Amino acid sequence: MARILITSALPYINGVKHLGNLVGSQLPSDAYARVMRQRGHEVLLICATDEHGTPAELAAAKAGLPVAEYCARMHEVQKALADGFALSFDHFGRSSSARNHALTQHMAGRLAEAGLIEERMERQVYSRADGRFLPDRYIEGTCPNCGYDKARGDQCENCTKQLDPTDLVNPRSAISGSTDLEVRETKHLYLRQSAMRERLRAWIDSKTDWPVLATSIARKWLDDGEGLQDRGITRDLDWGIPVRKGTEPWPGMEGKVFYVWFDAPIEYIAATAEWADATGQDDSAWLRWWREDKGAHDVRYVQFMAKDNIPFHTLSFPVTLMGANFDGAEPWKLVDYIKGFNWLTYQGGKFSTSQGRGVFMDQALEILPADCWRWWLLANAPESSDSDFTWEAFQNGVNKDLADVLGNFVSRVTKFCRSRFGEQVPAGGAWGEAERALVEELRRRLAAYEAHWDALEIRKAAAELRAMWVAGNEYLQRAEPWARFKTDPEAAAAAIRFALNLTRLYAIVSRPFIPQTSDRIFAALRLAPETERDWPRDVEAALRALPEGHAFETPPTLFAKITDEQRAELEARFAGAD
RNA sequence: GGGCCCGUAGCUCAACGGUCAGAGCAGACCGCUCAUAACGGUUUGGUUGGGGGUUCGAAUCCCUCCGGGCCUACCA
Repeated sequence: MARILITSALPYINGVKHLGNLVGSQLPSDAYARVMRQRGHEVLLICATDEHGTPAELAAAKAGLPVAEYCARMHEVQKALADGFALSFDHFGRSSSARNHALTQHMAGRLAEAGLIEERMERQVYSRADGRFLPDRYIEGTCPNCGYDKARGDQCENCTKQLDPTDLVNPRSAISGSTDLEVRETKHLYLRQSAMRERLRAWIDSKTDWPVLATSIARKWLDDGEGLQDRGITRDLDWGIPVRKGTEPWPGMEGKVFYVWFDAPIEYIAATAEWADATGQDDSAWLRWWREDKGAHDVRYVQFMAKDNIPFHTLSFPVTLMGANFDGAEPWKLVDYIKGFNWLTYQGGKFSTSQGRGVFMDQALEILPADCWRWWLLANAPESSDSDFTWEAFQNGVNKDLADVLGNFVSRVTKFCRSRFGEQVPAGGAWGEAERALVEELRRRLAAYEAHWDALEIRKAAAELRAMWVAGNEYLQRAEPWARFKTDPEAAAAAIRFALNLTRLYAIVSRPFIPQTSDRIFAALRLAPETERDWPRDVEAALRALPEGHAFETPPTLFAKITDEQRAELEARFAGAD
């Protein structure tokens, strides 16, 4: 038994996430956690909402709510959606929690002690009308290069030229449109990542099993231009974690908060502490996951994230943790494996929150049960490159894999049994060649399925699972219980008993992908998921698990098919504003 | 501009120096009738984006061209 710590990238607080966000971290982290739990490992799956930063403040203002209230509400919304998708987080925390305040301040204090924090005076644009400093991209103006009048302060979207806000002609606030801007001096803390460059490089070089996506992005940042740059870790905002040096004030930094990207990864740890608090455990419960000197030496830590998050998880966060252990007193657990995802696109283009293009988590659950989405998204996860969601592909995948292959298998077996033997596992007969052959095949496939999960090859795992479902249909065709029933009812009974056991096996091995359907199959078989879901160590024994005479209930249709009319309707409804 | 990734059957992808380049979907044909007209079998289909090179041998390595995507660090 291993101990596996799993974190999903934190969804940002400013709205409901779309399917691309879901498949990029939360959903695969859940499926992986489920597999590993079922296989008997000790797993802790942590996620949280990422609540700080300018966009949260602006979204709150737009909603007409105080930002704390807005975040509290949106947290509940996102939590409910996570539950709706059956995401099995051990804890879904909040980066604004008291635990994260304390821990983030603690880390900053340690980094200061380590000499890894530098104070720098810098000049930033302040908007008097908005009463706030503006991040570069919240300043708009005319591009000095191409004349585009909606160029942003960081880059012109029209000519792609990189800009400095002061380059813009007629700059204005992107928030209010106000031109009452001025450049003010302000002091900020910088994390001296550059000082850790070679240590980071050695660490990255040691990760030979990571996806190229992760290592190549990290190396690019290490070597780009003059090498890894120091990073500002504070901001002039109201909403956030106040800058403190541990528990002490930080002279000269009054009224400032830590940068959201500094405190967000620390929330992985703080959320684990929140979990301990919520479950009535003391500090040792979370420290044994995160501190190598307090029990985490044998933990394997796996992070899930989309590719845009990779620099922060391969560079900034490790610098924080390594730096906080400058004197060897706080050996924090570093990530062992990063599972990075590309983007999911929508009908060939980008998902767009602003244009309402694509499907969002709340809408998805209104349309179809979570398992349909879970299956399709995971089976088509953007692992090696971006992948595209189309309604046609979705309809095809759900109908073929779930309705026809798996759903119909359960249906044909239970209904045949009901009509010929009644709703209990039939007795009599014995296994023959067909049964033994399938046991062999499933042994092989189950081993491959496990190996794909170990390697975090999710699409391959899905394909292998599907092949196990197909094997059940092949078996029935070969065993022909409907024909045998007329000549040798005992043989038909043995075949159907075997097939009912297959159904149970499917409920177990399919559970990481389709947990709600797994529950429904267990319920139909009158079995408790809690006692049955353990991974089959012996396929043959697993296929003899249901005793003769065990009563079941023929389940209603597991998956309704998506009709062409439905698909057309959905396609039109989600086409977006453009 | 720089960097990274990718381009394999109609579609989605797998093979990552070595048996006739594989699988699912879609298509065609056959079979079955227990089942959500579902299932099973057989099968059509590729000069692996173009060109050049290395090698006994390349989808796989190198160069080049074409096409697509992503990143480029005070949005998160």
